Amino acid sequence: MMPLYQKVIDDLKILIEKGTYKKGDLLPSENDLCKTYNTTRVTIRQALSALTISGYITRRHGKGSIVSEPKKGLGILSLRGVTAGIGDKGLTTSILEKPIRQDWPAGFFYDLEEEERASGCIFFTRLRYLDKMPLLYEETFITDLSLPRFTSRNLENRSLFKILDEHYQVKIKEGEQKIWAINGDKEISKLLDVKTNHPLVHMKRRLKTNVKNLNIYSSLYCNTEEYFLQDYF
Amino acid sequence: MMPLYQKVIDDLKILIEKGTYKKGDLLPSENDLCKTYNTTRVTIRQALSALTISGYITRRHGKGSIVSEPKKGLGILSLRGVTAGIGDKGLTTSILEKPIRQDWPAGFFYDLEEEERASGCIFFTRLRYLDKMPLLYEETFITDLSLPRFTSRNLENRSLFKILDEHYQVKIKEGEQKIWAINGDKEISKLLDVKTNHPLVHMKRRLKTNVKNLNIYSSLYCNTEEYFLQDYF
DNA sequence: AATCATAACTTGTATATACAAGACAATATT
DNA sequence: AATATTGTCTTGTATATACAAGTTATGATT
Repeated sequence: MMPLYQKVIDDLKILIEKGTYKKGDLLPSENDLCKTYNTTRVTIRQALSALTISGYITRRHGKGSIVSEPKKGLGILSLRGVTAGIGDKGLTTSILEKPIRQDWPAGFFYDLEEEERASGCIFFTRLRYLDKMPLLYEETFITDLSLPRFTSRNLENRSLFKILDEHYQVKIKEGEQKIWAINGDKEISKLLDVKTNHPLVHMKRRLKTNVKNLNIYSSLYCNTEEYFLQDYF
Repeated sequence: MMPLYQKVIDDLKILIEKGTYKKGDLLPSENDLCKTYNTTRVTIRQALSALTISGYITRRHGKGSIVSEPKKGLGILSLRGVTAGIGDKGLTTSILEKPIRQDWPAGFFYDLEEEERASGCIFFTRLRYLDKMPLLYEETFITDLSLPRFTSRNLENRSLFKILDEHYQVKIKEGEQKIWAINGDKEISKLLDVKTNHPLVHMKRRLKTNVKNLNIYSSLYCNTEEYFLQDYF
């Protein structure tokens, strides 16, 4: 059974995401939400502070909870258009190498826990386009742990994080990312359709989830000539 | 009068920072902290979740609050050495252009609120070195608001965020950052002592503080050949 | 000696309540 | 008309309590 505060979070997130509450709007007051969910302020406030942390709302003493610009991801850098409001509209994803179960590569770019290493990993690569222009190449490694039928799922044009949440109740909790500017080598440059020595953002990340030892690692390359990477925190 | 939960946060932060509680240690249990501060779990938990958010601890159901690797900044990308544990030891900062009060530049890279624009800004540029090697050039703009004597302060080798906190009680609350990979132009390349067309990470950030309309903007360029930028979230 | 059950600890979720303090509109005063 | 006051709404801080559920060490059972 889902905790009540989690249900409040989920409900309000949906209402914000589908636009029932728009940017700048006030959410119902804490006392109103108490009545709606037949609970007390401590529980409602727990939900509201989670929404504050993840950037859905800001709170003003004496005034209320104000819906802010929807911010996705937890501070994970994500691709954004230079033109504001481009959203995810033109963003498409193609799988280059379909998910397969395999051992972790020798000399993997992050240190692995013993249990994690023993589980092996699921590996796949994706190329993301905006308006038919390849912008981001991503190699992903997920610990092969309690993800039945994952390798046969269709990841094409679908959010990896959403699939993990909806089908496996796996949620991203925290993470770290390292960033470099590099000149693309021949292979990467070809994939992203840029000249060799074109500057690219290179990132390596580890994302931890609510499931013990289930981490998501990725190494990615991004062409930021016309678009950029952005995050909120 | 400071709220009690804030005192608990401050106390625990200090104990973690000065090493009384080291990485991997367990903090005193919630009930122990209740006795220490003569309060209840709701208040203690409010403090502990703040410490969780800012990355000082992680929490394990049934086990306790575990001190984690000290993480600076809120998810703001910061410079890290390739060799783990390099910390801030070799990091020095020199001021290229001392802080001066001025109007906001025309066509500033972020949209400004009316009140903010009216206040003008404090502008300065810094160059940060690691082991005598210039790595990061930063142009900073701070809203010129309730910061008396700021322009005469010595920023050399001192954390801007610490000065703002200690002398003006200004704390970073949230922010956003945009990231590009670029080839450095002549001027920047000279400052960072790299060849023209050397790839650099370029970032533009806006950091919001607990003071209304007091924001910190910066535009920075970083040579990631030997080091990289990293953040936790 | 290895396994199982239990007890005592921990954090997680929740109810019920109280007063402080900021925001704001309606009302009273000047 | 402009200003001050008050009342009511909001969120912020706090106490007191209860039970659920994860973790671990201790002791009983096999």
